[in-house]
Amino acid sequence: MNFSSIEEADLEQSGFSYTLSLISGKYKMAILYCLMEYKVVRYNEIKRYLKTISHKTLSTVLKQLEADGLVHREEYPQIPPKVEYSLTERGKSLIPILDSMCLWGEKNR
Amino acid sequence: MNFSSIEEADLEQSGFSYTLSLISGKYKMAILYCLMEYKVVRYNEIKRYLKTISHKTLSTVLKQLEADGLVHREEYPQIPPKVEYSLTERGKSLIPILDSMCLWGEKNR
DNA sequence: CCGTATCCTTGCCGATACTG
DNA sequence: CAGTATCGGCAAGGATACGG
Repeated sequence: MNFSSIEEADLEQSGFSYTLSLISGKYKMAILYCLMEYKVVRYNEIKRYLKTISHKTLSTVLKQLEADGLVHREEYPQIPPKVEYSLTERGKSLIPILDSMCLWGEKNR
Repeated sequence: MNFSSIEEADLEQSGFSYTLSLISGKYKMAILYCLMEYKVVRYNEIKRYLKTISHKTLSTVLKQLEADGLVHREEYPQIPPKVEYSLTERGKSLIPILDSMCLWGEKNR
């Protein structure tokens, strides 16, 4: 995006706002990092790693990440149920941006 | 940040969350881009460029950006008043990250 | 011209309880 | 085990009016 697009187009249409909508929120990035680190993770494992997240929030956020194509959900039809989450290629391509944000934040805070 | 810090520390303390808190919000990035493009800009100029932003929101966000050290505010004590905003060095150092987010969003949306 | 004050709506997120 | 349902609190952001 360059500035001319701010003048002419709606902000909602910029690439920045789109990217921001995918990663902003209290837990999204932590979940992405969790999946990056452990590759394939079950629902309750994620919940344990994040510690403070509620069922409702984790459930909601995972569905958003899945809908946004960043996370893959694999369900095994068995009892008790088993569901595994992992990053898609699209999700992995976002990691360098998350890293640069971490780095900037640690240097400049 | 690496994953071990997710396990051991609070999310609130990560560099990512800090960076995110500086740039998330509906208009922050647009203001930063506006300042990047035009260098020194008056209050009402910013308001015109952003079009849909309200007085209250612009005022609030500018104060946050100033408090976070990303934006410099120069006030000229005259009537009618004149105030100019510009990026600090710290603010400029954030631009590459904003750019990469724009780029990713445009490629992947 | 450059804001503040007030009121209001909306959406995120947590707590808790329940289900296949 | 892996969720959904319901309720409620809190903060961001918009509309409008007023002030130095």
